[in-house]
Order: sequence, then structure tokens, then C-alpha cells
Amino acid sequence: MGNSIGTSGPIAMRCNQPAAAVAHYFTSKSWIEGTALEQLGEIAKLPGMLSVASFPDLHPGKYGPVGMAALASRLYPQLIGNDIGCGMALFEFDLPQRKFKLDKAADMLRGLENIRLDVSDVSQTDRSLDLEISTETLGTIGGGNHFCEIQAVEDLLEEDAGQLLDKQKLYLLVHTGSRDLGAKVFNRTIDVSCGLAEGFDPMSEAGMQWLQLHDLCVEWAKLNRRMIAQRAAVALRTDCRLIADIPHNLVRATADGYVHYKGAGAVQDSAIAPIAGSRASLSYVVEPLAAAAKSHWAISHGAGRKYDRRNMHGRTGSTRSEREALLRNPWGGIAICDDRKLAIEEAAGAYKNAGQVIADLADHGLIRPLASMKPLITYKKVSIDHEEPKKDRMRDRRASGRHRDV
DNA sequence: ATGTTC
Repeated sequence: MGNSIGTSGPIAMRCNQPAAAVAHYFTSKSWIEGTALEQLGEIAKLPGMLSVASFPDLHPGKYGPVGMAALASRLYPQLIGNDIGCGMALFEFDLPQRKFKLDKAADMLRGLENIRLDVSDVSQTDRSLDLEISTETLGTIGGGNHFCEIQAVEDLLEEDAGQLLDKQKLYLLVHTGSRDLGAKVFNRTIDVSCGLAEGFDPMSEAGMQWLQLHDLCVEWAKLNRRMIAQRAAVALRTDCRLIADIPHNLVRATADGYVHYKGAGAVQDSAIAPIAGSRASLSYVVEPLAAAAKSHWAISHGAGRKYDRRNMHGRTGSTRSEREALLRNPWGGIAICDDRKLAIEEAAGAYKNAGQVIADLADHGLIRPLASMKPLITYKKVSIDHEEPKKDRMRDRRASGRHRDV
């Protein structure tokens, strides 16, 4: 019997192949749901799986756990899912904190996604891939856990952190991905393949096709984060500068195979990386260390969910004070989210403590925490009523004829 | 995750 790894045969040697080693880069202080660990075990048994790393923000996902990096000789599109290229990007505004008025800035940000963008250099169609490139959704946040957030440095945790981050300035953390484009690619991939369970041989037609579409989504998602930062800068009448952009939903080819990052920041060649907090915990800026080579150059991407979305309904938001609390944080910051269901799903209690995530990663020598960042304005979603720009701001904004359910 | 979808 030959080794099925690297072949595209429909029957893989799932039973004969020993499970890949699974490394845990978390401590007992991080609570990990049993389902997530079971899913991790299933991933390790996939054909061609070589090594799996898991992180303290690990939690269950639809096709596998979120918060892991998996090295394999085969390609598994379902491990990446539909939001191909999703990531976190940190920008610095050329705006001193002393000039910042929370309520005024929040009002200015409300029209964020209507600010005109020049997308003329984004090709509309990729003929070789038979794919129409979305431009309407470029520069938009999306739903779920996506956001863009104005932050300020809470604490510089290392002496040299002051060279990278300025306590007087304002920052923007953008968390979003490839929107409808990635979804289109994923749905197409599911449609054309008889099943994704055994993954793709990277040299097969289907494997190469997916990887090409994937690369496009990764680029589009990165551009999307830049466009959002650009729009936020225009809204606040300032400029911004990219500090770090770390994708956490993608595949990277290496000499050893293909690393599947699922909700795990791909930090190779990055001097610093943002790790998102939640409505209840600070975000962090960290330095990935050389030891991260053993975790396939992956680290956590955020606090990690404690409760899934459905589980959150009924837990909070029933009283007026609870509803108001959904849009405030302990540092005096606010959230812009007109969608109450979304606000409940993203409530403070839905997430684990990002501080513990950071501590666990540091314990394992993967990172050096540089700074904690406090949330000032978290932009999530604005309703149709608020999408119409105010008359006196029509100059640099475009009226939207689009509609969406909220 | 998706201008989602039961």
C-alpha cells in the first residue's frame, strides 16, 4: 500500500495514518471548551496533517476550531472558511489625543462607510479566474466580530515600546476580511468539489485553483483594511499610517508544507502584531519572538469567544440599563452599533480575557507584550437611518442607495 | 464569516 499523502485519490488513509502532534500554547488558566479540543483532535487526524498548534483563544468553529495553526501536505479550504484573508491591522492617526472629543468623533465616524473611495485601480474582473472582484464592499467592516476601533495607549509595558507607540496619539485597529468575495470563493469551492473532507492535493487543478483565489482574497482583505483606515482618517480629518497588518485566516506555503492559520495571527517577518481585546478587556500590541517558529509563526488573534452567538441571546440586553451597557466599556469608551442583536452577540461576556491570552503566549515564549491599548470608539454597524450623510457633509461623501437588513 | 438565512 502506498502512502496516500499528496495524492488526490478520493479515499485517504485516515485510519492508518497516525494523528499529527498537537501542541497547546496555553496554560490551565485559560478555559478551553471541550468541543474545541475534540475538533482539534479531528484536525490532527486529517490526511497529510503534520503538526497542529493551538492557542489560548481556541474555541469551536463550524469546520474546525478557531485559534490554531495546522501544517499539512494537503490543502484544506474548509479550515480557512469563507472569510479568507481576514486579519487585524493597526494604524496610527496623525492626531493628538488632546484634540479628541469622544462624542464629536463618534458623530463624524457614523458616516464612515459612505465616504467616497477611489477604487479605479482595483480591477473589476479577473478573467483567468472568472471572478468578479467586489468593489462595492471594499472599505466596509461587515458583521460578526468585525470592527474598527479608535484606541489609545493604556500602558507601555517595555521601555523600547515608546519607540513604536506614542501615548499622546490615537490609533485605529481594523478587524475585517474579504467580505462577499471570500464567501463567493468558498461557496464556489464547495460547489465544484464532491467533498472537502480529504482536502486538495496542492498540485491538483482544484487545489491550485483554490490557492489562486485564496491569494486574491488575502490581497483584497488587506486592501479592505487599508480602505477602512483611509475612510476613518477622512472622517476625522486627519492622516493615518500603517503600523502592522497581521492576517489570521489564510494558508501560507512553506518548505515543510502548507500552514493553515485559522484565527491565528501569521506573524512571520512582523516586528509587531496587534491582539484584539473585547468590550471588557484591553487589546495588546506584542512582539512575536523567534520561538514562534515552533508554533508555525502563529500567535493568538484575539480574546477568543467564550459563548457562541446563539448562546448570548437572553444572557443580556433585556433591561434598559443592560442595553445601554452593551455600548459602553470600562475605560469610558463607546461602541457604535445600531444592531442590537449584534451588540448582544458581541457583548463583554461573550469573550475570554485577552490579558490571560497574552500571559499564556508570553509564558510559552512566543511573544513579548509591548503595550496595552484601551478602546475609545468601537465602530461596528450603523443602521439605514444613519447611513444618509448629513447635508453639510455631502462634500466628501456619497449618498448610498443600498439597503441592508438590520 | 456572508448586503447572510431556517
